[in-house]
Amino acid sequence: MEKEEQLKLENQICFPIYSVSRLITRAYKPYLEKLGITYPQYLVLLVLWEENSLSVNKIGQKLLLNTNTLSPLIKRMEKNELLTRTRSRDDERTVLVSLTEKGRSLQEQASTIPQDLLNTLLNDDVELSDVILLKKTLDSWIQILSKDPENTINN
Amino acid sequence: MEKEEQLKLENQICFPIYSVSRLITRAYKPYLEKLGITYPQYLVLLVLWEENSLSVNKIGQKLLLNTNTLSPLIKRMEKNELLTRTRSRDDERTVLVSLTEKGRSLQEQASTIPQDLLNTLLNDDVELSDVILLKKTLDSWIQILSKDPENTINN
DNA sequence: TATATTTGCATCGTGCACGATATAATCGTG
DNA sequence: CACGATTATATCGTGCACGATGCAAATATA
Repeated sequence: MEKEEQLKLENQICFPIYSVSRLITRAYKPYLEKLGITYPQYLVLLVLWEENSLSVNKIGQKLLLNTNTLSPLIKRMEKNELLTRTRSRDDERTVLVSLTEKGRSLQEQASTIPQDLLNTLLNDDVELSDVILLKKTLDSWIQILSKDPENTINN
Repeated sequence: MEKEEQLKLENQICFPIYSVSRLITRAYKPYLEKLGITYPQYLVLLVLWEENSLSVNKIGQKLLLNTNTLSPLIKRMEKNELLTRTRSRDDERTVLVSLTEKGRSLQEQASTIPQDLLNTLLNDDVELSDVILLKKTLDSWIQILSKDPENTINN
């Protein structure tokens, strides 16, 4: 492909990823609004539903987000009584984030969202096997891109 | 799959898309910093390199972005002398966005970026055919998600 | 055991995204 | 032609992302 051809929007691979990411966040919105949360807040809940209590750092490692993004986000969630923040006794630097009863209770209400979204994304052109392959490619890219020394999350 | 299983982070399809989108923007950063632009600004330039002069509306249609995002973004680019904004004579509501010489000159410098990025993304696990398939899936999702009446860009 | 380094978190500034709203120009319809 | 609806753009407020920086606690090292 000519260099100039590669600069055409339709030939970009990164642009569709960027667009789909935004469109998916938008598709989640009506579901998450009922729970009073945003998409990044939903991701934090996904992690906490699995572990119940984690440091800010650990959450960041799992979501590939730095504390400068997570700190304010988690404080907003604390204000909405979805979780609590407590300094660890073992290590006073560490803030332990724990689910409140309210935060835990959202799991039940959220349980059907992934399948609903998946159903939206499956159609005549895209079947489940395509999605599985796509996830495999993306997971590989996460490995590559999050390991790049230029692009490492500092944790 | 159990409902609860579907709420595990590792089983999410949307999370890797969200993460890869951010990681790719980050991977672009060192290249784009040399040109003094951000990734969304790069996208606007991609469109203008193809057409040279377009309304804010048309740019938004191509990038799936609304004017509430584009207006300030384009103004920042105007301030950096990458483009000019002029009211259309035919329709005073329309703002025509046109490349400056400086904006046009960046095309040459940017011409190798897509290939550089692609090379980063290809490895033993991911070959070009996977990328082509991935793009096909994403393009189909863009169709679905941007047509959803709940999620339509208002243009 | 002092002191240098690292680690965990927070704050600040900038730039997106985007819903809600505003405003002016244009269009459609009676 | 009047006037209500639509269209193009802009503004505002909120919430991410993220680089840069700060600070205190913990750790490593001389």
